[in-house]
Amino acid sequence: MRIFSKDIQNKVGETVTVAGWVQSRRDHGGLVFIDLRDHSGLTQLTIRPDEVDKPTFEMVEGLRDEFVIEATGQVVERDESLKNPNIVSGSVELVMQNLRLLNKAEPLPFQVSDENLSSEETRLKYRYLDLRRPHMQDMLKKRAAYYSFIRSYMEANDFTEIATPILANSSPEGARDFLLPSRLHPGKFYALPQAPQQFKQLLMVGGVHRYYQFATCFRDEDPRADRLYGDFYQLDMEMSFVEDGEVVRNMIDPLVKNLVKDFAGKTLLDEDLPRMTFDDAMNRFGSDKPDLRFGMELVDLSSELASCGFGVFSKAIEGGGSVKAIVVSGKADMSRSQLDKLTERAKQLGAGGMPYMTIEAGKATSSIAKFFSDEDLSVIVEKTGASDGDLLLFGADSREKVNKVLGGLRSHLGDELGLKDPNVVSALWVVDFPFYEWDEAAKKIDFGHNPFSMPKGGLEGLDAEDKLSIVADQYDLVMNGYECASGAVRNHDPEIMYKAFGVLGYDAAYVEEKFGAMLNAFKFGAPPHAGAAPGLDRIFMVLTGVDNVREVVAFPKNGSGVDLMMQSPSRVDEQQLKELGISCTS
RNA sequence: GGGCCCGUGGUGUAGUGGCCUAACAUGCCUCCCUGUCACGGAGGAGAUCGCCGGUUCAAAUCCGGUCGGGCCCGCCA
Repeated sequence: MRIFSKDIQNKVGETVTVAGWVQSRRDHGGLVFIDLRDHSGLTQLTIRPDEVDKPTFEMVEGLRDEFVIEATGQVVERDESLKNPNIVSGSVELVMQNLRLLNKAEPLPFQVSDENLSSEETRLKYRYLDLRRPHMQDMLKKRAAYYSFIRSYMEANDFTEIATPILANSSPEGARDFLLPSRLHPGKFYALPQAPQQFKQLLMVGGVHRYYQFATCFRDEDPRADRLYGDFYQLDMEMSFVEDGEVVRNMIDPLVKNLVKDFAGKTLLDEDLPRMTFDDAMNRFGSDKPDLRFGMELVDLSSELASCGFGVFSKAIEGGGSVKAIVVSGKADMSRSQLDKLTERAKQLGAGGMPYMTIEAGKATSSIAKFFSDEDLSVIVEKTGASDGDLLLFGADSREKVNKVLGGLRSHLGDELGLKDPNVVSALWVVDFPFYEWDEAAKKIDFGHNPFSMPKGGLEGLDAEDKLSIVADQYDLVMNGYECASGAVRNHDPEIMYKAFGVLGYDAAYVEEKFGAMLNAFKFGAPPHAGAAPGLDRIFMVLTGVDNVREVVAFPKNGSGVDLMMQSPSRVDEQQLKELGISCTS
């Protein structure tokens, strides 16, 4: 009878067969032990020369790591002193009688072990070997359980799973598309969907009550540690007859709560998943995805230091900007080189420099202290709440830049100083995103996030004098500083759509050309609807506490968008290109 | 597109002008070993230090370029 390592302890006295890989062979000359690894764990095979025939024993002597074998023998309880609690079948061993060599293996490029990790490059090149590691096996199983957990929840709440096309249309907004040439229509292209956004809205028009899908999304943008290249997964969902984003948030909250607590066994920082406005998030944490597991909030000193003697500060405020500070608790002793590194980081984030002070005997001191009056210095200490031994970092520039710089430093320091408790998950909703934003590069206003959101206040809301003050009914779920979902109450009214684009100077013809299908559909009785798209890879990353998404995906591309194992992308046959009417210039 | 960091036997690291004829761990090969479980013991093979060029009496080490990898900025409806 063929059984698995995890079940073998119940088979004492029986003759069973196990199959798997040789994890290790311990040859004592006369007595040989083999750790056989299957999907469920290890089983120790014991081979005694007097219990097997000679050819079999010789075969055992020839076994090497990762050979694939099938062993038959009797399950024997181990002596108490020989039991090994570290393996799944540690109270027994299989006294081998027969051995079948199912396949040989060349020496591996690295050992299959959770202890000695190779470089990521090597691991990705031989991902199939990396996946043999217990940790990766666990990850794959956990991920399947996570999917099933979510599926049950969605079904229980009356969501219908519907697949949408992978061959879709290029969309003018958003990320760079992956294009696919059409053979039947030379010169035309499909695009892989960045998200099933339009399809799911059309499903609402199609009378679907609630839709969801584990959607593959494709974006041709440069990857990051928390962003996969190419394809990634979203729990794409949409609900009809919903005019208030709070309904969608309330729907997702229990799922997040259960995933964090029951599934991941972690603690939620705030069980109520607080709502924070975009403005609040930016002003207090310098980020639209704040990690609330630690403080270090940005303190605005603009009104206090408007007329201080330090030109860098006073000029920034004079020019309509801000001066803010963060308190790095107990870090007054930070070394010169550490400060230099922080300054480098600040500069990379767009700062001109990084003024700092330290607090000694209740007083703020530093090389720039001489530019401040005693009064200014004590106001700084008072307003920031800094105490002896603390380090103060300043930002002085436009409000946006100061937020970005100090927010970036705050997050970085949170990592460096170990302020992010790995067993706690900070989950919150950031709401009221700006509908329009100033595009500095193009010197014009543009949609803040996407043109499908409903502007708050609807048609009249768009009349606001200051277009940048209009907020969208759009919301992001933030978990441990990662943007983990984005959603919105959608604009289902053609009139508002035309007007929203009109503000940017686009005429009706443009809107019809770009979003014809949606506009048309909306003319035939579109219900109000709202939805969201939680990022499945990223949330799983937070739940399992890793800081690189590639660790939670079976076959990820590397940082250059290359699959090191399959060597994609690759060149194709001339014939294939010819058929598609394509020629390469490089 | 830009910034920073890394590249040394199969794997992971040390070595940052001469003591390097390149060290350590692990893996690999041979032999010994009947209770190990990251078994142990003895011996052995395996690296033109990513590549090209330069500086120097002397380069793994310094400089320039290039290729590959990582992190970040830009970008990411």
